[in-house]
Amino acid sequence: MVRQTRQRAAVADALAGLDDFRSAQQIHDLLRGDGIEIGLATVYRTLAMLASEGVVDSIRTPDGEQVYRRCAVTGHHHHLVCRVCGRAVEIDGPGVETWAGRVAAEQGFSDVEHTLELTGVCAQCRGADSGLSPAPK
Amino acid sequence: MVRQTRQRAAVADALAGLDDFRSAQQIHDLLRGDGIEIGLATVYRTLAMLASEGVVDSIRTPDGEQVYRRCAVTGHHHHLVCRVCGRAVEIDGPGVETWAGRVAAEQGFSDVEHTLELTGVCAQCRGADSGLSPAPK
DNA sequence: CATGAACTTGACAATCATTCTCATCAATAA
DNA sequence: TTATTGATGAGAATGATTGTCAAGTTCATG
Ligand SMILES: [Zn+2]
Ligand SMILES: [Zn+2]
Ligand SMILES: [Zn+2]
Ligand SMILES: [Zn+2]
Repeated sequence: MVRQTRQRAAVADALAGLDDFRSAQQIHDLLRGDGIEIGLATVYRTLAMLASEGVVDSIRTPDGEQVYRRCAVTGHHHHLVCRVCGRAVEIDGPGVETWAGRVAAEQGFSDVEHTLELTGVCAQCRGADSGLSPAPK
Repeated sequence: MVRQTRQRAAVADALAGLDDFRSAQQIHDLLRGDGIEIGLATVYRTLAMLASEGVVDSIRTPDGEQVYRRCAVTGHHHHLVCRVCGRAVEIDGPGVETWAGRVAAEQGFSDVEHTLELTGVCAQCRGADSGLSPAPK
């Protein structure tokens, strides 16, 4: 059975207060910074569990790091992430879903899955495109 | 200036004979197996260079490994990869490109980029979905 | 063809994210 | 309360990728 622990609650809480993707290590630092004692391995384990339950989304940054986010939307969807500040917007692409299925079928593939992520520069960051601090980290 | 070396030619040749994605270490093993002397670091460097030149495509496997493939198509495109045998098919999704641009604009994002990969099970692998050896590695 | 500046190479060390180990702790059913 | 068993965490281990730097090559030039 799955037990309720102080650590798991802490990770969930941390995710609840964020609106962009964070790595396991960042979450760990956040919690430690708040004086919460938790091991790095536990953060990794908890995030992996939440992700497999579908409670949080996880994607890989271009440099291969896994990052997690608790999304407003549940179920399958994609993201549009600001390359500057990290802000993320939920996207659902019905068009993409059907396109993927069709293309796969045409090639004789079945059980198709897909990954799709968009990146760009958000309005706020575009305006202040100097070295200024964009949006809160 | 960029110099022509035995090692770089070897990596290019290896890629030319493959139709699925391979990691730097796999390429290295292949070459060594053929009696070609080359350092692992050189393989990494060469692949990274080829990728940045756009000569080869590289994507990340679900477990975070970078894999490379020399594609028939040049320019921006996506892939449909068989989860069983690794065979890859080039896909170009004009629909997806415009969709991505529109969605980003609606959210006030600019300079949009995207990553998109499809995975599935190819016709051959579906037929023989036992523990049999699917297509040649 | 001979030369040398600059680019390449490769053995090995160093990073770095993530996972594993396993003794200890703690949630919870009874 | 107490036994059972999942959960935790410090530190080791893993594994891909990158950095180091002395020694080897390439090739424009004379
Ligand atoms: Zn932004
Ligand atoms: Zn989708
Ligand atoms: Zn391709
Ligand atoms: Zn296949």
